Amino acid sequence: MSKVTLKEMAKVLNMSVSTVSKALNDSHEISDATKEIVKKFAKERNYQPNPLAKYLKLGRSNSIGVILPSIGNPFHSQIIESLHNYASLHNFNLIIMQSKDSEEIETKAIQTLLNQGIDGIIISPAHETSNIALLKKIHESTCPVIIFDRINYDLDTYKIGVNNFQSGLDATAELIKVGRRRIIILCGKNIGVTKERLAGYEEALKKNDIELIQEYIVYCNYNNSFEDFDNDLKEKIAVLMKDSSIAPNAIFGTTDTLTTRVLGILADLKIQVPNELAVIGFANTEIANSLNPALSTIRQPTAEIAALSVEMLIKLITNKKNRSQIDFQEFKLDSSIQLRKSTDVDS
Amino acid sequence: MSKVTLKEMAKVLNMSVSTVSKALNDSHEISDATKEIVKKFAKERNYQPNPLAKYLKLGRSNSIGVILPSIGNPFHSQIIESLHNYASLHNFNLIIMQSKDSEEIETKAIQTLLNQGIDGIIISPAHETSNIALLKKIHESTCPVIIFDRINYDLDTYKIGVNNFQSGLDATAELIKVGRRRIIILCGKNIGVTKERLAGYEEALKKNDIELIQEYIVYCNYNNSFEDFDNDLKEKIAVLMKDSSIAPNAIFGTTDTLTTRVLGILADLKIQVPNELAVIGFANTEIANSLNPALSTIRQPTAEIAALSVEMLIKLITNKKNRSQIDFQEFKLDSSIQLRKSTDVDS
DNA sequence: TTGTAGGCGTTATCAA
DNA sequence: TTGATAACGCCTACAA
Repeated sequence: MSKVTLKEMAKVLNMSVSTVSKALNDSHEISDATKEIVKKFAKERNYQPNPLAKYLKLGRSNSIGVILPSIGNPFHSQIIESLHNYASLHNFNLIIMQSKDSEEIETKAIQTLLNQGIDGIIISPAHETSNIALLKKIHESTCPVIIFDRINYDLDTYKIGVNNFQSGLDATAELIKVGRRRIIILCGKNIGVTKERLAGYEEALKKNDIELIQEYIVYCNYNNSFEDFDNDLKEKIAVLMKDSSIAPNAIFGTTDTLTTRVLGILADLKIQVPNELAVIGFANTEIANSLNPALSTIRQPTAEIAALSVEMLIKLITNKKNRSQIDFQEFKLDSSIQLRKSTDVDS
Repeated sequence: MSKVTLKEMAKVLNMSVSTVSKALNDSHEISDATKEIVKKFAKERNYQPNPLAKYLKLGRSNSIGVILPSIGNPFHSQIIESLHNYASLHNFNLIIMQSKDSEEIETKAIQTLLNQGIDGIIISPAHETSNIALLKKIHESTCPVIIFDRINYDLDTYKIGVNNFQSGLDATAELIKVGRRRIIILCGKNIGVTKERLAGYEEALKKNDIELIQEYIVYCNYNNSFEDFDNDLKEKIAVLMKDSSIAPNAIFGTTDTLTTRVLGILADLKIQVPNELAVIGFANTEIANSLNPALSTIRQPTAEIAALSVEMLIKLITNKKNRSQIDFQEFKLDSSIQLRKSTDVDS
């Protein structure tokens, strides 16, 4: 906390508080001579304006609340860093919260943010309908809310994510291209975006005259514990692999979590990647490259998503126009496919 | 930002502001009847006290500044999550900054935090001497500072990390135990903790009558770009591997960054892990398990480090005693070794 | 039990 | 060009 205040400086300098304040803020009302004296003195005393007082006066906290499923997930760190960078650029700071894919925890996170007096919220919702009424209310009356990443969410605001249908199609098409036609797709329960990715998957199959096999669509429950999640997934894969009539030869993981987890599981099951099972997944991190075999991924434009999210939110924060009048857009950015060893099949 | 204020509610309820305030704060001076009316009304209007005003009044912001080398590094996400959890527990919120291993960026980060009016700082310094004068000044006059993770840093305050000497010794001893005696150690330039880990490495060699080979001590410069860093490291390893008289058969990475990066490089060089080179590294994340081969690691007790850091800092924040009087301790927690495939050598 | 008044550190308005 | 004064929303003696 800063110690020296305007008042104290004013006293020592024999000026009024307002003069000192204006001098420091480079007001045109103040003479250059005075400005110089004040600024020099302020530097000497290492004056730091009290941001709380400032923001109280200005009616804003200059902080943005961010809610995403998990902070600890290594794959989220890049989006956090990007959001952080863009927020800093605009002199906003970030208060990050996590929902752990649970609506209740998400509710609390939202409450905490409101209690902190944030100026706006950027959220990747726990699931398609989580806290929708609450967020609607907040967006209408309290502060703007923006949806990112998990953009299948029924709130009338800016939404920033990728074209999930196309991404799913691309990933599947790539697997087909390297000769794999029996493709498992891993989906998250209640995660809207995986639905669209699944639709892309189905479209790719259709285009290539591949029959859709229901058993290949594997749903995973994010609310399970690590252990349950892994065991559940492991068993599902093991069962499929055992039945040679339908044994798959590729896996498409529709989220980063799903994809990394499945890699560990395949290693445990002693299944060779990519020879037995080619793998492609969603991931935003350089770590995909350090995996062995390096993981082929659908890469989301993290920086652009973060930049747009912050930009649109700040636009809404600074915009005094009634938010119900705004024509909100949905930004579906292009993802790119990054081929590495995990799909590098001997042809 | 919250909308309805005490004043407004007082007006509607025909009470004074202070009555309303006291009622909401459960003051004994207020009758139960009044309290009920006020609370009900506050809930109805969804009253949220303005935290800025509150904190201004109380002279504290209830927020903690955290500075670490990189937010985007997947390996830091767990420590961030842990810090976040413990801070939330105490009703503090976190403002996270990164230094990118650069003293200049660190300086800016510190300034930003001070401008935000944080109540204290938890920092893993960019390097052994970075911003030491500045932090000393802050710690003495402005707000308490605590060092974590990179605890080789000359500031008289609480420091929380692991026993790096022992950790280095353990990791090296494990490699020796599985029969590897020609062990490369990867160190960070100017990173104090890697020095101690190196000392542990040397001790382990000595105990096992293994000669120290200077070429095996490889320093990496964190300030390099990703690409330079990788190319540099790649070349150093390639050179060592080529000369069969000194070709190593194991690698010990003394930081998480170094370790993951080297995995990608080894894959590129088509060096088999663990058969040609066994690998052990520092890492705090479950992702080590998803690597193939799964990575053996020295695991730091992230949660404890975070808990202690937050606890000690809050102790200093709430403690009005002069900080120069305090007998600061250094907490060197035990790390644990987690063996996985990357050291599972055929014996 | 309730209300009045002052102040936390700023900024902004208006007067000098 | 400067200074006095009133906010911002909250808390808290102290007075009623």
